[in-house]
Amino acid sequence: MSASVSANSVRSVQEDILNAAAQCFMDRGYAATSIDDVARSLGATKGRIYHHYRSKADLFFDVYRHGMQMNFDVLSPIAAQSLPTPEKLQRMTKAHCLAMINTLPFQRCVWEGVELLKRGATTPEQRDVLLELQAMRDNYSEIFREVLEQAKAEGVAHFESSSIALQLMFMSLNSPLFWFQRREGQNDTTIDQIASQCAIFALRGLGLKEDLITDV
Amino acid sequence: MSASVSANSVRSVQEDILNAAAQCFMDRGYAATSIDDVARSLGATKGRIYHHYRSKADLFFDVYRHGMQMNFDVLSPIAAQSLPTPEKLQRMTKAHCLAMINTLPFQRCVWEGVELLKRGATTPEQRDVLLELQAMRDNYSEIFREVLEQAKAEGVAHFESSSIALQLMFMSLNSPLFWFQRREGQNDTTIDQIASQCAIFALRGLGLKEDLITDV
DNA sequence: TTGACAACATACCCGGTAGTATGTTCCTCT
DNA sequence: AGAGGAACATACTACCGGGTATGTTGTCAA
Repeated sequence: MSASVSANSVRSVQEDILNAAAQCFMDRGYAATSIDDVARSLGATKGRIYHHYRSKADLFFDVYRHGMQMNFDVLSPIAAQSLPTPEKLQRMTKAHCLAMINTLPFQRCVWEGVELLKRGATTPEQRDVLLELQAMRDNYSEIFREVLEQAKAEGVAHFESSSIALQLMFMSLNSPLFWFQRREGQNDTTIDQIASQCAIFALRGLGLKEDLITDV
Repeated sequence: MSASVSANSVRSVQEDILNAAAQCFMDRGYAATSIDDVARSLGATKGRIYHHYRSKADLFFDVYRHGMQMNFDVLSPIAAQSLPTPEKLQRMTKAHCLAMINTLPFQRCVWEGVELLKRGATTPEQRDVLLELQAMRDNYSEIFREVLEQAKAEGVAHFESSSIALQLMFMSLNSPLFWFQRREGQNDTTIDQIASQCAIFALRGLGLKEDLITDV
């Protein structure tokens, strides 16, 4: 039992740090967040964090990885289903958008991680990790791209460039990252409706006919 | 003549600093950009910048203001025209998207300025300036909101929440800020086509009928 | 019991950066 | 011509934040 308790507490501590870090990185951005900030929000000191992570970048990257993993956990089951393309696309967009809202701090870190790689102000070591994470994100994006192109091939979606369409779709679905904020009396239904509006906007934008957009 | 030359060179110097600053802030983000970075990209030193701006925040805010001013300069003439709502909306969306691409570094600073205010990690003095700039941006947004609601009233657009629709529209039109990059052999026509795809996506997302979307 | 180690806290170092104080050059105005 | 100021560059200070080195406490295993 003691081993189990130990393992549990270890996992719990790690997740506490991850959650606090995600929140801090979201609140102030990567560069403006200090390890002391994260530690303070945990009621702890630097020592706690540097005992579990080798550097600030390492911590940030783990938040990134965690965020992407949660996305895969949500999307993979849906992508594996055998469904008509329009309905599959609907479910995927809605689920992705919901995931953005439900794990918002982590997804903001994913976003900033992508920006960090583009800026390129990293050590070669860090860059390797970021490239690996980027590949993880590309794989995720690829799931959508395949369905998108199938929809286009079936004539249910209409767009010129697949790449741009994909970007626009993700921007719409990710948009709550930048304007959503929890309010009083906001239950799951409210959030569900917000995600629906984003998904509908994206599906319309992709050229899906109105009668194909149902029960989103 | 000498006075005129002096005035010109002053204006030119100010704009040189603004351009360099916008580029640096875009490349590394506000927090990670040092005044030395901006100065170095000008082939100068700190002294040059602190002679014209009182602080790093002041410089950043001026880039923000400059970016918004350029947006107004582009949009105001179109908004003043008397046109059928769908066509007005088309021209506005397209023009806004083009402005995003053409003044990209400045618009990225506007974006980060908005984030900076939301984070709230500023001195009261800085916060006042940011609030004023935010008001400027809200006014700009209001121009779109009015046309959007008119389009809804006329039955040519369909969405639930105006606020969310507005956010989604802007996210689509602003999206090139995050994925556009200049390439070889990319002329104005190419950029125009990119802006068109974004505008069409947004207009479709807003529920405009396909036959109302023409020549974007 | 004790030794070893995990899980931290504390104290410290050092590089980078915002901001300032001062020096220098040229230009303009009288 | 020379006084004054604009437009910088240079040199410096103070502080903050990442990272490390070391101290402390509890726990478990032999």
